[in-house]
Amino acid sequence: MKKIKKYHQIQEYIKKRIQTQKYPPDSYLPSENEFCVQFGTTRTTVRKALDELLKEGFIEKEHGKGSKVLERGKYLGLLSVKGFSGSTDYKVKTKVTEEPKIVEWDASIVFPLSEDEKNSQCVYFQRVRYIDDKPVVLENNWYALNALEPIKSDEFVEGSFFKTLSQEYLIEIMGAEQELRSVPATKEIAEKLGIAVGVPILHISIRFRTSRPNLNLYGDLYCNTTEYPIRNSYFL
Amino acid sequence: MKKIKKYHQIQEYIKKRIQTQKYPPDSYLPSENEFCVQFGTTRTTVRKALDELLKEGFIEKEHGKGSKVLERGKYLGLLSVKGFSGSTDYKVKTKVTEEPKIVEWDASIVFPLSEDEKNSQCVYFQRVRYIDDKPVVLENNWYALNALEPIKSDEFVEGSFFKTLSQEYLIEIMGAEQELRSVPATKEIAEKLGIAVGVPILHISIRFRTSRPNLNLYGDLYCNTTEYPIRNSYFL
DNA sequence: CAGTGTGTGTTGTACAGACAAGTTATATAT
DNA sequence: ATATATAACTTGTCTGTACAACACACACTG
Repeated sequence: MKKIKKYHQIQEYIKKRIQTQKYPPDSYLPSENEFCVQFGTTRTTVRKALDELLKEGFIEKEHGKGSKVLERGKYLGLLSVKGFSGSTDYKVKTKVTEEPKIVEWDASIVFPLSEDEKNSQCVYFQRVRYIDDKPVVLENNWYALNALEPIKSDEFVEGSFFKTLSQEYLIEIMGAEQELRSVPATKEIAEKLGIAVGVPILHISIRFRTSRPNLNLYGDLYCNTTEYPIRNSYFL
Repeated sequence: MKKIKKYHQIQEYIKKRIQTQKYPPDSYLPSENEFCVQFGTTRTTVRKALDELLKEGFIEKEHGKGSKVLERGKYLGLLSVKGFSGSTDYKVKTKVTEEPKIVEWDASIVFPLSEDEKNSQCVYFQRVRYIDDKPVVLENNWYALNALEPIKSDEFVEGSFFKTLSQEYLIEIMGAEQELRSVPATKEIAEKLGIAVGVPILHISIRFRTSRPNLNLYGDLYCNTTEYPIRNSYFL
C-alpha cells in the first residue's frame, strides 16, 4: 500500500491533459485558485504540483498572469541541428528510410544493455533528416521490443517519433547520455548524405531514458556539420 | 528600492558558505529548524531557499537525514571527455600553453558579442588537456576584460579556471550554448595534438553564461575523439 | 484623445501549525 | 550478545491565512 500524494495526483492530472492537448501549448492553465476548488485543497499544494511541472519543463509561470503550457522538448538541452525544431529559419523534412522492423540488437550500440533488453529482440528504424532539401543527418534508432510495440512510421504524430510517444503513449524523455565522435564518412554514410567518402562527420550515440521503466531509446546519428552545425544549450 | 526576499537572503548566505567551503562537499547542512531559529523565520521559507539551492545543484536532500552539500559541476550537463572530472579511470592533466593576456577579440568566435563586450578588450588564454599523457583537447578561452580581471594561471585553484571563479570570485556557471562541428585538423591543431593534418576533429564553440552580469566565457575546443569520445548527459 | 487611477484577478512571499515518514542511536528485552 | 522497541531528530506533505507584486481592462480626468 503506497501513500498517494495529493500534489502528485494534481501534477499527473495536469500533465496528462497537456500531453493529450486538452491544455494546448501557449494556452494558460486554470488559475491556482480554480485548481484549489477542483481538488479541494489549498494553494500550497497546487503550487507544489505546478512547481514540479515547471521543473519538468511542461509549463512556465508568468507573475500576475498565469501558468502557460510549453511545447516540450525545446528546453531539454537536447542536441539539435541549428535552427531545428519549431524554427522557421530552415525547411526541415524527415524521411523514414527503413521502416520499423524487428531485428537483433546491433553491435554498434556503445551503451551497455540491461538484462531485460538483452533478452528481448529490438525494433529498428532509420531516418534521414533534410534541411532545405539537402540530407544532413542519418539516424539509426533502436528500442527493446518487450518495452514498446513497433510503431509504423505512418502513425507518427506530425511525422515525429517523440511526439507520438508523448501524445499516444504518454511516455516522456527523462534524460539522456551521449557520446560524440568526429569520424570520416564511410561509403554508406557518404552515399546517404550525398557527400564524399572521408569528409569529417559528427557521430553521436545517444541513450534516451524515458518515463516508462525499462524503455530506453538508442540512437546513432551521423551529422554532416559543414553547413549546419549542431546546437545545444542548457540553463539552470 | 528593491524588495529583499527573505528566502533569497538565506539562499545566498548558504550558497556563499558552500562556495567558500564553510560547508564542505559531502557534509550536511544544519537542519531546517536550526536555520529557522538562526534567521527568525518558518520552515516554509527555509525550505524555499533550500529548494532553490537544490535546483541550482548545490545540495541534495535526503529524507530523514538532512541536506548534503554536493560538489558542483558534475551534474551540469557540460560536455566532458569520457572519464573526465573526478573519475580515476584516466590520468588527466592540463597545461596552459598561452598565459592569460589582453588582446583584441578573435574573429573566430561564432556567438554575437554584446555592446559591452565589443567595447572592451578581452582576456585570452590557451590550454591543452592531456589524458594518459597524450594531448586530446586544445582549448582557446576568451572573456571581456571589463567584466573580470585577468587571472594568472598559477593562481588557478587546483589548476581549474572554473573552480577559481567559484571559490575566489563567487561566480557560477548558469548555463551555456554550444555549437558542434566536425572538421579536419589544421596544421596548428595537428601539431598541438600530435596528429596528422586532416584527421577529423570535433570542434566545439561554447558560450558560458555566468552569475555575474555581462560576464560570458567563450571557448573554442578542438577535440581528438579517436581514442576518447566526448560525453554528455543530462536529466530532469 | 491621451494619460491616469482603480478594481479585480493572477502569481509570489511569508507566517503558524500539524502530522507523516525516514534515519539513527539508545535503551530494553530476550 | 543479539534482536527489538523506543525516542529523538530529520525531511516530506498539507492545511489555512494574509498580504505583496504584477497584469490588465475599464472608467475617469485632464
